[in-house]
Amino acid sequence: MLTISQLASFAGVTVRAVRHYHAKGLLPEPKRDRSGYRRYDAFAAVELIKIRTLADAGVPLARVHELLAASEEEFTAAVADIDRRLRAEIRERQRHRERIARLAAGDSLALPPEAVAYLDRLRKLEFSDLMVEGERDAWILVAAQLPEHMPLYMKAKQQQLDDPATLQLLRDLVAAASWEADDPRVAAVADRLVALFEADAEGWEDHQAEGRGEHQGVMPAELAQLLDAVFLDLVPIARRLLDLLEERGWRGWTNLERIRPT
Amino acid sequence: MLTISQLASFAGVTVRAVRHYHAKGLLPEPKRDRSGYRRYDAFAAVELIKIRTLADAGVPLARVHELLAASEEEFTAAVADIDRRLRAEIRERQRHRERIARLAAGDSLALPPEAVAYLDRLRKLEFSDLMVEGERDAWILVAAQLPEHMPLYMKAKQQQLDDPATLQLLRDLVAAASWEADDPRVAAVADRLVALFEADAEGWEDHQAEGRGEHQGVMPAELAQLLDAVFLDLVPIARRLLDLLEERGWRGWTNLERIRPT
DNA sequence: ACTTGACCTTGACCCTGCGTCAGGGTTTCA
DNA sequence: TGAAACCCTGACGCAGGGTCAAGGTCAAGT
Repeated sequence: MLTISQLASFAGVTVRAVRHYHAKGLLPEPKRDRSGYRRYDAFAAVELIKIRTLADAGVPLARVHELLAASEEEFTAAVADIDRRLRAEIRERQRHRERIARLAAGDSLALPPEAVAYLDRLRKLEFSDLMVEGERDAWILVAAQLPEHMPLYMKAKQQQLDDPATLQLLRDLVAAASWEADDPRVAAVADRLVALFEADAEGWEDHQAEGRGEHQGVMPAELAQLLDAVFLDLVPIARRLLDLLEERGWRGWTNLERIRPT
Repeated sequence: MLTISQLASFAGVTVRAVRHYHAKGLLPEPKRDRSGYRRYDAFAAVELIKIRTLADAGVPLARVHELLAASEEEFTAAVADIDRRLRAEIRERQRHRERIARLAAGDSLALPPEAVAYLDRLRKLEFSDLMVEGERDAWILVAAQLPEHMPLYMKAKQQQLDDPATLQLLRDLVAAASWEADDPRVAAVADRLVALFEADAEGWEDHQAEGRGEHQGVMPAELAQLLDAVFLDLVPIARRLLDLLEERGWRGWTNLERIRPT
């Protein structure tokens, strides 16, 4: 007859764990000797090993309890389930390995050089510090989520700055960012924006079509939503501007989309 | 500026988790708006993603706290460490998959047919139910731990029964199992055992030598110790018998070994 | 016979990483 | 003018035990 510590060390668990399994009803309380010590037989050892085998595989103790009393079929079904979970966890850890590797590379923490170049150019063009900081915050978010898409985005932004009309509109937008929410000039800004969108529309749609297989230029909805929220919070006229754009057939901001062909 | 739920959903965590990170000092408390609501900027989102990336990789939050404030080298060293742990966990799950697969096969729960045959033969040879049950318990333990070695063990046990001298000694041992601890006849039994060991020694040692690469016939120390403990607990003369055997140059019982060449 | 050290007993609190109320106040949309 | 959907703090709950505390017991050596 075994004492609790002999039993425990045989199964490679602590004495505390064995008592825990008693308290949980997983392992039946064995008989006691005259001094009240628990005395175990070989079956207890076998049961304990079953418990540990299941628990080590990540099965919650409550589930282990059920399984020990389950029928053959239930048991094999459950085991198949556990095996699926283990495989999923293995894949999960493999993904985590990749994620922390990227984190360690440090690229996602700071901004990539293209973004730094873009922000520098904004400063040279004498945009306000406030605007540049807003842009920086936004691109930090994007870079943290989609580091691999940054070169593409930055190329697009640089092209915007290359075009004098777009650049002027951008300057006007920055000025408009400090207007009150109900400023009457917003409508005019909306009109100019729509005109620019319409002009760009063809080339833009071609671009969308090209990047079919993998969302080349388009941003995941979550991220776009977040950037929109930042825009809405920082710029008083943002809400009304988006509403006016929607009246004119365009929805969204970060992920702009046409909702009515004109 | 983001509300707590916007921030949380961006990073794919719950609002409660974000507050938890504040309470733990992982994420600095942001400023509040006039109604006391937390308002976050883009950096908070980046920090939160870093926290989740580490936490998802299984880093305890206390450790995450340190790492966020760590130097470049410390951080990369820690990441290497985490990566090692992840690889180890992947290997662990792979082992667990094998273990539960064996459990599901059911072979390790009951006794394999060889063992059943062996126990049946013991009963036919009119060994007492008590002795047969003791044997059964012991072999259940072995089968649970080393199912693949069972055929070998059972073959050895059957060979013992084939030899009339060994069989007779076994019968005498069973009778001796009910003696008092201080029975004077124990010494004679020890002598007979040693004589048998010496006779078998050559062939036995050859056998040991054969199974060099993988412990063919020899049992892991843990298991042997457990079986010895069962023997010592069940049989009053066991302690003294082992002492006498040791005087005569043999130590142990389940894993018998010569400690003095005669 | 006595001590020492290793075991055994129950009971109770501690830990992580949040989930989940409870019991409020605020903002937003219709 | 609600009702729904947010937000706040504070507190308790969960698994799966670890870790005292405050004893009782057993085996060994002296």
